[in-house]
Amino acid sequence: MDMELRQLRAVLAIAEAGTLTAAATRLGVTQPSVSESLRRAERVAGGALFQRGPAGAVPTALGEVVVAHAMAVLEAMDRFTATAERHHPAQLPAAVRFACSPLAHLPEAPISALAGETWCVGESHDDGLAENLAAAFGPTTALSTPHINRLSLELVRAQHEVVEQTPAHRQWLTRHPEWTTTPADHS
Amino acid sequence: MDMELRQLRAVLAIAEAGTLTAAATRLGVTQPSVSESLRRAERVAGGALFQRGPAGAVPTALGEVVVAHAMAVLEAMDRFTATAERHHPAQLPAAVRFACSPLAHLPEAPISALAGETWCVGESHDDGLAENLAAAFGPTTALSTPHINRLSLELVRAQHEVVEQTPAHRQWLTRHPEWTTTPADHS
DNA sequence: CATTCTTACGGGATACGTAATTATT
DNA sequence: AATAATTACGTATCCCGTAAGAATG
Repeated sequence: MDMELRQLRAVLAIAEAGTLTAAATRLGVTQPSVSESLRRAERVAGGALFQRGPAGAVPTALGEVVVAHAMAVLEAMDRFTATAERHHPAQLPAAVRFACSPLAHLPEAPISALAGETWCVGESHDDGLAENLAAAFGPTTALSTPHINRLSLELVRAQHEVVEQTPAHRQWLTRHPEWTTTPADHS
Repeated sequence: MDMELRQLRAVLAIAEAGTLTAAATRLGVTQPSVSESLRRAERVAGGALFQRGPAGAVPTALGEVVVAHAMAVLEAMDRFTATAERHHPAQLPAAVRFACSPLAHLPEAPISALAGETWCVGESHDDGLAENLAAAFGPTTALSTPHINRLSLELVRAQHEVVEQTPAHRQWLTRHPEWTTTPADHS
């Protein structure tokens, strides 16, 4: 038996979310499901990946190794998915792969410049200038950047998985053909 | 639904083996199982990956894309597995990760030099010099090199999967703690 | 008629949700 | 009490083997 992608995604989500419950929300599944995925991952790895407790889940040394490589594997999968999708443009709505805050201040230029292969996370300031904070190959890495939680408004690719993976503290405003999220306490 | 590792492995094996039957032997499963894996992969990819017929399976344009990225993803998985195994050295038998032809001519130096992270495929000539033909991160890439079929004798890592994946035209001579294979017509 | 692929069917494992239980603060 | 994780259980899906059928040359 070897490690499956679902288990790698679970381990990565737990490491980034800090608790199994938060990871479950991020993955769009229930918490016992994440618990089972983690248990299988630990059986494959041959040891504990997280120290669990009421305070949350802290990765072990072996867990850190798994997390680092899980990121590499899932990035390769993101590259794969992004490339494969180019062969079916008709099935996907045209959308801008950009995240900004706030949306109203987003200049025109960065959108066209960033629309393409790369998933970008950026931020536009009140002076009108946009700053590219991170580049990613797909939702795995794009949603993993530390900056993502600081954004108050997002404009993301029209992918079903992304919608399902919305963090709990964000909510959807519109659904089609582009979605936007905002913190729950956003005015 | 998204692509699973098992499907990527099936697509890669089919592309390299040329037929579903040969890929099944390589993967250590039955041919209908490979057929089903390919069908699921095609459903995920959204189109045919191979043109199938009594002559074999020829990859389509979309198939070539999938094959290329499957290799990248599986290499990342190989790197992951190789690193994770270093945390459990006691569970694995000590063995040399090297393939050579013929084994009797293998000098001492290359073995120690090659024993480590990398899976190497090499060949030693009658003059006693060993040539490193390819380097790989794990069994996926090591067994995928074109040179592997030219070798008459192999000394591989003591991993169960490798034993199960032995091509049909090779056979095992010994099993523990190191295995060797030879062409069926080898004297 | 031989090789290749597909379809059909049954057993076993996995994934997921709901619900109940345990443990720590 | 409240939060976090595990355990228990039922259902749907997937994986794989065996067996039989269809197609090409």
